[in-house]
Amino acid sequence: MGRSNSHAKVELKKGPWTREEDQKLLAYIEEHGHGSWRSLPAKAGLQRCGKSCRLRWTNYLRPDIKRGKFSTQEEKTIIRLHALLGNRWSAIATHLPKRTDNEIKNYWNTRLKKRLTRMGIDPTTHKPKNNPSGSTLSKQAANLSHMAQWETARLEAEARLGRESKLLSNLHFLRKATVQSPLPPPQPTAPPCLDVLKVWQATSRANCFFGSTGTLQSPTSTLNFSDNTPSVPTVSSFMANDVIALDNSAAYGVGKEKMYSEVKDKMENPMHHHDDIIIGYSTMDAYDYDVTGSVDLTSDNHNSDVHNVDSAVFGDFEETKNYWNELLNLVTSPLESPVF
DNA sequence: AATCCGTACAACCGCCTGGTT
DNA sequence: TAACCAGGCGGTTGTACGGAT
Repeated sequence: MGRSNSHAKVELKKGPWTREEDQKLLAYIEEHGHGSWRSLPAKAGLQRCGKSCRLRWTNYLRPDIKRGKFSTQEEKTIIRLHALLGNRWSAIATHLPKRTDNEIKNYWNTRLKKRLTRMGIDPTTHKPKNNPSGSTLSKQAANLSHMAQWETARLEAEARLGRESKLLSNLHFLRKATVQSPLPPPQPTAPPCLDVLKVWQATSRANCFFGSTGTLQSPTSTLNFSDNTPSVPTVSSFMANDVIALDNSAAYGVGKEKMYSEVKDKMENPMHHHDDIIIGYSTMDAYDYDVTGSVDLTSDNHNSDVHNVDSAVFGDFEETKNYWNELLNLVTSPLESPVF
């Protein structure tokens, strides 16, 4: 009676995986590779959907997964990258070897986010909450925002350039394979151009960064050089990989001269600096160090927390520059997977 | 001992993207 | 060009667990 159940849907199992299921999945993938995830469950004898198998493998069973407590360095990396990339967990995960995006996401949502919130920092914007307008921290938070915008744009531009470069290479290869190509051969593949100024110029997002008045523009805001700022060369005089973001409000006295002299040196000897990034003081470490406990903010001689933060975080230009270089190296390392 | 509550994390769901037909 | 599919991604939920009451 009734129709045949030959086409009836097999009830797929949900919920936690059992040890037996794990073993079946592991054994199958070790022997055959995963192949098509959709067809895998039937072949492996699992009553799960392919998607569930894929998630179980990528987030739990894969042999190259590191589990357990996140190190301080990993925490710092997550916070820094989150400030730049937002909730792009897969992109963040490419810079944390052996950690999965799911694990990082969970760690952020259950720990780091709360820690930042407790400290009065908005985990979404990475800016201090309820800070009096016009305060030093507020200015520096704004500065961080500029940095983040630039860096995000840079990463996007890198990805775009990478894709275009690949397309060009493929096109050249195809042409060469069929007819004699009139196209010039592709340039030797250099690391993706980091000159966000040039890249941004080439996009529809912004027409220019440096106008004739020395105004520096980002997609959402404008930075102005102070009157006593050294004259700024045109974009074309920068070497690739150079991003120079000088902000009047960012140069808070200490190290200002040093910063400008370094910029000057950078202009005059661009070949010596092709991997550098020079920026103003950023706010990022203000909570970064505190969150990770690398700096005891209370041990300073200053009276207020704000001063402690200022001093501990923004007092040394070299440190700040190194921080950004470190971060740049992190996100641009050719040995790592691309962010996008 | 029972219950409540917060935390951590595995897993699911819905949407998006890129490739193929 | 549209439809379909596989895989990837991020948001959210479900559940186990431990500590507090």
